[in-house]
Amino acid sequence: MSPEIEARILAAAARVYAQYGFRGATTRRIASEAGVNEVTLFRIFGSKAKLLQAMLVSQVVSVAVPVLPADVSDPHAVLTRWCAVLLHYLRGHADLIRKTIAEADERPDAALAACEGPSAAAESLVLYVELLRDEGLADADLDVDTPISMFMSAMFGDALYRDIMPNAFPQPQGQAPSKYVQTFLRGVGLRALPLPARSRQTGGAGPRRGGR
Amino acid sequence: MSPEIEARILAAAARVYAQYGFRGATTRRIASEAGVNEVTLFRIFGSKAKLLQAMLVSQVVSVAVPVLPADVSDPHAVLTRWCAVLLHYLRGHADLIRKTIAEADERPDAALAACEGPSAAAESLVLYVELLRDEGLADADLDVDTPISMFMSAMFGDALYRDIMPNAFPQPQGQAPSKYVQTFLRGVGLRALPLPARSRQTGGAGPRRGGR
DNA sequence: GTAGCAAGTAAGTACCTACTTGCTTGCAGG
DNA sequence: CCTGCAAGCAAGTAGGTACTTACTTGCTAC
Repeated sequence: MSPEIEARILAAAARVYAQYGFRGATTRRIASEAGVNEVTLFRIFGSKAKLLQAMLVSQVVSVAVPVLPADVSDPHAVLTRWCAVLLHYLRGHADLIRKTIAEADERPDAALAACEGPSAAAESLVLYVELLRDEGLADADLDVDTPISMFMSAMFGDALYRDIMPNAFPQPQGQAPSKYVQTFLRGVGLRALPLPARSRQTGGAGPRRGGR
Repeated sequence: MSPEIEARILAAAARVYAQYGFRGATTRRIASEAGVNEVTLFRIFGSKAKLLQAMLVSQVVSVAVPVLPADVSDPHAVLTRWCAVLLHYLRGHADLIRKTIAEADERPDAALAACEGPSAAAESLVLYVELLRDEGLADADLDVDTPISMFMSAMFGDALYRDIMPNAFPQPQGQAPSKYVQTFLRGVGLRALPLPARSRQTGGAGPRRGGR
């Protein structure tokens, strides 16, 4: 019965920490949120710091980082799907990420752990864009770092700040991935496939017809 | 002699708050940082909450938002300068912004006040890009919102996360504004000036020679 | 049935928190 | 000189914090 109660405590700790941060996540609040006696926290985890650290790793391991394929057909659709998954993940952990990043100077290891998933996602994107470039679909002298850096910042910004600064994100949430990808692909200078093997001539990197 | 000591307290409160956040910014720490007796805080400001609110407005009014001109010559240079000023401001207040945004759900008015400057900057950028578009320098059917939203997110991301996630920002800090603007202008589809009145043919929106 | 163990309960420790009160010091203006 | 006032100082209040100790309950396995 221990693992069940342990999971309940970790879940409660995640909720309380996401709302109040490290200092505000008191053992009293976590125990009450978990419907558990406060002493139990200390018996299982030893201290508040160890409990919250365990909570963080339990949240991080539950990540499924989206990975981009190694072929270059229909980059807009592929990237839009990838972007939507990433945004969904970031939004689901927005409060936790906000608090952890704000307290990064006091708990740097926690911040590093929390950024692990997005870092892996960015690496996947780097590989994909380099593939596009090497296939001749983007500028040969392209600096891939800057557009990707900006794109990832856009992901973080949308996920973390949309609810706080709504006027800074006028695109509806559902359309955001497609629009971000569209702008991103213009930024890397996406061209149509050079070999007319299956050139459906979709109009290069221009706006797609769908998605109203 | 009161205003001098008041300013000293506000400055100390800003430093302590930026490092520890609202909960961690104890009156004891602020008083010690200001070299002032703790009772003085309460005599001048009444309560910790009022003191920190006064601190926030004192920080916000010290903002000089960069404004973009209403002419379209040399957009890359103009935007790079504007971007550098904005980034400099955001970096100078990075800790304060991080904490305030992380605690936005507990103190929403504070978060709104802190985002006031960047919002004004974004509005200025919207006007500028619409001007570019109306002058025929960018796509006529351009959706200005998405590139600007991404660009502002890139500013926030660089200013707030560069020191925490250094590998996500491989560009050196000095080159960042120019590179961000370059990618942004590609994203809005910048063209060279249509009338060859003073076409020094600098290569359109290409990279500038200066800036090490 | 009973031994063992996980969890609850109650109480307490030592310290920090915002904030108050009463008194003292030092300085500027009349 | 002395009056008023801003600030310091010392102490205290009421409550919160992490964490501990000692004891009780309830369930499970032998």
